[in-house]
Amino acid sequence: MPKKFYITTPIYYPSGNPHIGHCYTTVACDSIARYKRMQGYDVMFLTGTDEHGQKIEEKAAQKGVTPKEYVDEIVKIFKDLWSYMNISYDRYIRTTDDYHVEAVQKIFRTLYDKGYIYKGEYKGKYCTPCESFWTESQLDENGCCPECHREVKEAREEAYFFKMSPFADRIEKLLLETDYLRPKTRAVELVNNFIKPGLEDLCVSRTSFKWGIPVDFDDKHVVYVWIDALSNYITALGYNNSAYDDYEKFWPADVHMVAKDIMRFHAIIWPAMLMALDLPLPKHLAVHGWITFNGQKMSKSLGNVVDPLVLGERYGSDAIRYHIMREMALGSDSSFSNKIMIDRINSDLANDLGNLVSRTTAMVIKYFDGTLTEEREAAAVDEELISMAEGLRDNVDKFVDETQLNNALAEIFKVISRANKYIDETAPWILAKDSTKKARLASVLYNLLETIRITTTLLSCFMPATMPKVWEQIGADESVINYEAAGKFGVLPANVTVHKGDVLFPRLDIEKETEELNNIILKNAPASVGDNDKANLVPLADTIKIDDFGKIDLRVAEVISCEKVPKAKKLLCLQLNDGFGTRQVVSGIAKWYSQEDLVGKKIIVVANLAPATLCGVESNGMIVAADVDDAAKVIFVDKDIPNGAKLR
RNA sequence: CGCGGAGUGGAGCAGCUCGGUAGCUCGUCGGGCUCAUAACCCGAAGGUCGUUGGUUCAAAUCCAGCCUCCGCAACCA
Repeated sequence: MPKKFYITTPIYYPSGNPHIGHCYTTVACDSIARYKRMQGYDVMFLTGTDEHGQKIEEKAAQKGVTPKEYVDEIVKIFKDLWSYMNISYDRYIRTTDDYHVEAVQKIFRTLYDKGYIYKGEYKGKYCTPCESFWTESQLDENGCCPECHREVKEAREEAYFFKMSPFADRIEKLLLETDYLRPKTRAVELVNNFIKPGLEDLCVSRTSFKWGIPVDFDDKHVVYVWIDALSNYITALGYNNSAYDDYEKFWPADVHMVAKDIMRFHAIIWPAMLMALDLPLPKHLAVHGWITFNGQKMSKSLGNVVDPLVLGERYGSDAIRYHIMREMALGSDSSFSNKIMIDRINSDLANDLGNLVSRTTAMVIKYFDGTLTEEREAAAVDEELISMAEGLRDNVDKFVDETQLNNALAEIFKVISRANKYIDETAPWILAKDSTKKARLASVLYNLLETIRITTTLLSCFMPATMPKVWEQIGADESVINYEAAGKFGVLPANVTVHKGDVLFPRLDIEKETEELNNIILKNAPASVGDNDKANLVPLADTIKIDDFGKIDLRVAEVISCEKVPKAKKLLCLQLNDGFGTRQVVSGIAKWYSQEDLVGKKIIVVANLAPATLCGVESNGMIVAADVDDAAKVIFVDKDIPNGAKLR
């Protein structure tokens, strides 16, 4: 029986269109899945969408469609993208699928019956008009409802909770003493932040929205995200349902791959759930970073938008796949910019690989009319190339098993570089001038073809669209393209025939491309305004009446002094002269402003805001600032305006 | 003193576990080659390895302090 391999992406939340970040995880999983299939494993590669929850419910309502209609539309876009990117998933789970719904209900009930789920109270802030609960951190800057900006009140909601504490010790061991978490460097952080202070029980149901899986024994409640979404990894195999019958075969998963933002749920909550259900734990959780631009988070206004489809159409899906994989290092963020991507495509794909194929086939055609003669003559210089090519497969195996795809690709390209060097060392164009060197020339070209065959066989898992074109060009038919043959040198027939083909990866003009990409971004930006998912602008708040505005008393004030709040990173404590006297305001702008920037300047303060205590310091009012890419820009006013002047 | 990570030629990174001539990719400069997608190959310049001190015959590497940056948590009223 073949060995099995089960790999998953997270199920994505379809509240908007997929972006390059989704591609990142999915392409990585796809490459590993393809590699394992090539190795002969029986592979299950799962991806899908997490389709319930309040946000989906709201988005659908905004559009005037049912939640299901709303997600159907976006799921189609996801699937189209995966198809375009050649994602070879074996199964696509939607949490709205009947079998998943049924299985989740059973799981919920089982946990309840076992005593791991109990009914309790969820405390939070409640907005009556919106009928919504919010946590402290979700509230807007005035401590009001983030939706309607009206006041919220302390309220309690009946909810079910999942007991986490019984599993704390086992989870700590899992993180610290096994190689479950990759990279393991984050284990300490998780343990210190979440386990040592005591694992809090988890709220696993809600009554505040309807778009979810009903708790079957208490239908006021719907199952909240954790149990619904995380369970997908087993329900998709047929756990607790009859839609599939692969649970025994594939569970536990070999790799769950996730981005670092959801690491916590997969590192702590998911193992706890499995422990409660008495199920085996997955073998590895591979956590990767985010794609950043020049070290900054992606942002439309920085002109660094990455729409995978736009890029793919321009450069081909394989180029995008390659770039993503090559830059991706477990654990750390990877930088992405148009320049880095184009450089990478040019130097690795066009110059090294594409050009190697091109020059090799050109020589076979030029010197042998396309078909090599069978006489051979080996030389010492061949040995290094051959041994590198022969050993490549095992090196790549190792890196794929460790989910270090960037290193796997680096290994392959070392051999490709070596082949380019080999051409210079052997100088086939000189051999060609001497008819007595025909056998030697054939050996050189054959060695090159073999190196190309081996490297591109391994590369085909990462770049499935282009490699078959290479095989066509070097005359490799299906019988020599497989894992077995990738570990051996000398597999192509001695009288192999090559074919001139199209350029595999055209070389790009970096300045032209950068400029055109920027134009595309500019063109797309205005069109996307109005579409909440695409626009960078925060949507306008609901209309208010003039007297609503009148309730807010904005005053001009001068900064007298200012100092950092001890123990706080972001907070500055300002003393203001607001015309009436001195007023102390605490503001979260320490990251962007220092004392020199502020003292003596005039600013606007929300003067009638209820006092609050932050980090032990009382704050009376709020400094008016603009949100710019997560940073706050304080609004300064003209020095001539007297302190205490009221704004209208 | 909340928890953790990182500071290495112009850029991006490896090396640090187990001290011993500082390495890779891109870029720059010079040379070579002409089979090839103005690609390829070779060579050079460029670093007091954040900083201060300690251990040692010897420190990028081990130890201590300090500075800066980044995550997470708390606190952008």
